[in-house]
Amino acid sequence: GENGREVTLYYVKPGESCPVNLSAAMMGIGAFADAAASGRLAALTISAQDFRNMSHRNAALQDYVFFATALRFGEVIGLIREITTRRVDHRLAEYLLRKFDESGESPPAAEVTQQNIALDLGTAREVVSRRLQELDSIGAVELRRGKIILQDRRALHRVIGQTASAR
Amino acid sequence: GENGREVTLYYVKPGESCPVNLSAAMMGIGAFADAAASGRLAALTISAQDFRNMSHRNAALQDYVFFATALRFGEVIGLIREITTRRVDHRLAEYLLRKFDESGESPPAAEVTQQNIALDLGTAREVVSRRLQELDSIGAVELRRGKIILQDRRALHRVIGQTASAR
DNA sequence: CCACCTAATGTGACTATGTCACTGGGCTAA
DNA sequence: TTAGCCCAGTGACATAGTCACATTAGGTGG
Repeated sequence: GENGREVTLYYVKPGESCPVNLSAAMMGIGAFADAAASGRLAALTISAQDFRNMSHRNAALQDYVFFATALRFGEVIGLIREITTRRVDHRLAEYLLRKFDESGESPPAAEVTQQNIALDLGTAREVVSRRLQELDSIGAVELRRGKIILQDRRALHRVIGQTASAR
Repeated sequence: GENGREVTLYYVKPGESCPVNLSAAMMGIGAFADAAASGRLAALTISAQDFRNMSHRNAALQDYVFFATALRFGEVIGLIREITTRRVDHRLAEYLLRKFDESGESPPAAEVTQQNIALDLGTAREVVSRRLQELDSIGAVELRRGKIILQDRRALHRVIGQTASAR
């Protein structure tokens, strides 16, 4: 968005593809979203026309491209559901649990800035800051600069499970 | 969403297809979203396997399906941008202008309930009610039951053009 | 014609989110 | 060691969403 807001549509892991960019390239138009590499990247380029010819001759490739696109489409629809129907603190707690599971550290930690969390969740940094402080205050996590340390996994699950606000 | 919230992903007009449902059918899984007909519908059914076979043999069909999917994907990504970065009153004004343009009446009117507008915009009915009253109070529209009458197109454009709030 | 029903709309009060304009801390490169 | 960054915290406010209702306007059956 021109105003600086940003939402992470999905992460492309090794071996996966990015249908948004692939399809835009094949249609010869600009992509509907931006992509960025978060690490080193080995790239192989192939012309859109060549790729399209290949897939016209190769049913397996064709299916792969189509299904990959469809699955990502589904993910993005799920993202809309998340953003429009769930509270930020719930999604944040879930997000952190996912990050902690990826971390090999002990205690489990997530190497993320609040800005990045905000982008991934499609919210504002300030909101992340406040919600994290809340999670800190209930002893679920401990905040460091660019890093969050897990203190109590069950507390995070409890947050997610909240029916509604404590009115 | 289980909690009743709902967002309209896109409208399928005559001659168009619904990639979300098509791709889900071809993958043999449930769709990521629900579809509903808003009028009479003539249906032709074809098995997913047959369709896939057809597209393996027909490059044009194949391209059509893929591009249709990619374009809708792009639309939905645009929708996320709308929802997360623009104000409801701006989007509402734009939505109404679109509806008025479709209407053949004079003065231009939109045959919509506030509930339906809310679903299309991905917001809550109460919010639509309040924003509409605002548009009414500035003389942009006149509210009727299940119907909205255009009073001042330029006023709507002015709303859309607002840089930010009047702080 | 009228009482009655129901979908559509209006509202107050409150919670949640987003925005803006700052502050201050910690790192790093010069 | 100091200037210039990211990064994080915060107060004040604007916008959006939720909940629990009240209030219609139209249609329907008698």
